[in-house]
Amino acid sequence: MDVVSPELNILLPDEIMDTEAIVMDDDPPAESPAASGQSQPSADAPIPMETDVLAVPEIVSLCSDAPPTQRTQALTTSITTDSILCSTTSATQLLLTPSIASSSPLTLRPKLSANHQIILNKVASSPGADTTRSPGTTTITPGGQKFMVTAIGKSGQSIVLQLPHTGSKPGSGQGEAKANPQHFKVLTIGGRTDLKPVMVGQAVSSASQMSTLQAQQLKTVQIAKKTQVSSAGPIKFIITKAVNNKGLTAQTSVSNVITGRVLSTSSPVTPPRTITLSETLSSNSKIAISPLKSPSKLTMVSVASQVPNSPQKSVSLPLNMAHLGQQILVQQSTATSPAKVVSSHSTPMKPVQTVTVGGPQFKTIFPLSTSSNVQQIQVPGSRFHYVRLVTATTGSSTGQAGSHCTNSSMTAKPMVVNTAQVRMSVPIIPAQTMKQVVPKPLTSSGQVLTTQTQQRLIMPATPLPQIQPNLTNLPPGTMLAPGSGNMGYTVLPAHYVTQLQQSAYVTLASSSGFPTPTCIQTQARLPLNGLSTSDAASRPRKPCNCNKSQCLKLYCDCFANGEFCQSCNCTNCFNNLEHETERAKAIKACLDRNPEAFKPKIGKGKEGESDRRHSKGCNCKRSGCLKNYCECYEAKIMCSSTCKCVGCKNFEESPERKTLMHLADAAEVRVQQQTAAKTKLSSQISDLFTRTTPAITSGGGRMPFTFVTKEVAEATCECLLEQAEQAELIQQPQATAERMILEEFGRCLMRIISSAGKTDCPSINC
DNA sequence: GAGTTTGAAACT
DNA sequence: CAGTTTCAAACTC
Repeated sequence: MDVVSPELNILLPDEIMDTEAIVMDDDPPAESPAASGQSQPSADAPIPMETDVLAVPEIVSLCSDAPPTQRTQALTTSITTDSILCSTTSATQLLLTPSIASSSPLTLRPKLSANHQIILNKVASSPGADTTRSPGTTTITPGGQKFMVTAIGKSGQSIVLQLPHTGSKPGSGQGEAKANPQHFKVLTIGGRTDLKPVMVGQAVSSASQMSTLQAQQLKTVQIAKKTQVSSAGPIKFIITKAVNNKGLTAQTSVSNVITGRVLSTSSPVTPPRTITLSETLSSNSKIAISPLKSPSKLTMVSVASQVPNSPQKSVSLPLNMAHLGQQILVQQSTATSPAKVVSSHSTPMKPVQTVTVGGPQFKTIFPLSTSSNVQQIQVPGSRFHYVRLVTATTGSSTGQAGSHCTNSSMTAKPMVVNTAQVRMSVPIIPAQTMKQVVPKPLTSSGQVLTTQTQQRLIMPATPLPQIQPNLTNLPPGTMLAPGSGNMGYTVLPAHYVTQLQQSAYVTLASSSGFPTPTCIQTQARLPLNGLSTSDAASRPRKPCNCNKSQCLKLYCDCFANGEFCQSCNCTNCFNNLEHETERAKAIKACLDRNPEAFKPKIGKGKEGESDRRHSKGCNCKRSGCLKNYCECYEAKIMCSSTCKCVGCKNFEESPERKTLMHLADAAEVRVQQQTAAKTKLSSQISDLFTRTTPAITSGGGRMPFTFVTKEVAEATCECLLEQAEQAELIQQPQATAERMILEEFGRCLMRIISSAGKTDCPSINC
């Protein structure tokens, strides 16, 4: 089954495809016999990759079982996240629950519930107590010699997690924990010779090139920017795990490694049942792969939806990896391409589509279907917000009621949708905070599972066969792999979600039987043009005023930022869903002109975030680069050597710049002060009107209403009436009576005033 | 708010 | 790639 054509993968945007963090090993790729018995050494062999080895408890690193020389070629990764989610459009989910105790031998027990939920559970059984496994059960035995986790490849071929009997081998991959003698190495043995090495980890190798593969022939997708993976290369899935070893038995499970959150979608109606992973798997998977630089990596594997007659089922194992919550997501969706299968070692392996995601950023391409659910995806480092469109199925809908948003932008929690329709877990992690947040390991109780309602939007996902966009810089809204069948990949900016939720699409989607989300995911936004996420989030999008560009040129900021025009002042706008075709064409045109068109201009410098710089540099002539005409200045960065500006004053020591900065700071302080004052005043006014009981103001005096209470007013009136009665009794003329009353009123006022400074309620005595 | 300036994007 | 034109934002008044 095809997921993403090699061309598409090559063209994936840097945000998705960035592999800079990947350390490439110059050593020629050597195939580990254990890794793939059918290995076919070639120039396209798996490329060595480095991944971060995290000193996190229960770290599972994937490394090749190959000899040291070969391991260097293997991608090793540390999996620290605690959630593994496999979701399929056909309500099939694969869940990996993190083991509670890493020390206990565990068995990965794939379970398939009635709603096709597959769960890999750690079984706290004694060593060797894997006899309870059902066929196809993936188990890490104490001996841990081999453990089939995921089968990638054609039938008869599988990916095997192989557990060494004893400690780690010297010279093992980087990801392998050195201190831990009992590293078990997991090897994926790709059945197909043309399979590309599957790397799961932070660093995704980019050396592989996939251009030679046809879209239909693609079995394994490795996302590497502008790299090709030879089709002949055997799949090598190497997992090195630092295990809390007790004894020689490999007592770690994949779940242990995962520190992310577990998405559980088990239907209450039908308890999950253990099944063989190789069992019915549908064909046609599409994979979105995004190797990412950042520690958090999101690997998403799209698996074809379950087809009744399809002999194959694909199962993807989403894994939160690395301390930043890497995830591998697998989504099963209907497709016609060859199925990709995750199967146990005991079962024949179907061609497997694998997605490797590694890197600092989340990149996700989601398959689309006619009806889709939409989820926002945070892509740290990218200014685009991606939206995941998930095929909504009519399967069990349990657990959708009472959906709520549990996502926190600061918790790096994967967004979990506990619905049969949606089976994807997307960690929404602020780019700036991901590194600081370590997902808490889940307990076996599945505490993490939350029923979160995803956004349900029906997005036009019509394929664009005539358009072959350069996906290197995938712009928002670009259709990826217009799929065979009704599938397509669309990467949408998160703005879509917000925008669409306010549109008729939302209404339609809401009426389609999906529960309406109670809230919108509040997630930190990605850095926009180098600005902090908070800044970008807090800043309302500026409406454009385009007139002639139809908002389909980069003149339009909305378009350039991958947003739909909304509440703009533009005329003849085509930057909307109604003109999706035109928009797609425009995107393609832009990419043709400049593959970097949709990439953030302000990128991260080599030395860190503080070294942001304009990718192209400005070309200012008259502004001195001290006005917002200058993109560098606008982005609050200094001009660099890449700039071609004339008379630039936007450099570190520039007195003009310093002056401007000081002025800007002073202005900002003033604004803040004014804002604070206004806020305080507003608060006081609001409090004044909302207060139900008298209260002492903070200004030192008492507000009138605080002491002119009802009782005081009544007492005053009684005094005045009494005075009037007295005047009447003594038969005073009316004028005198009125005077007496007024005098009494004056006395009452004096008493009230005198009582104002007292805390207790004033008393009025006539 | 209209007009001007500016520089990126688009075009040739 | 360079020069020119187009465009919309930034800026000024």
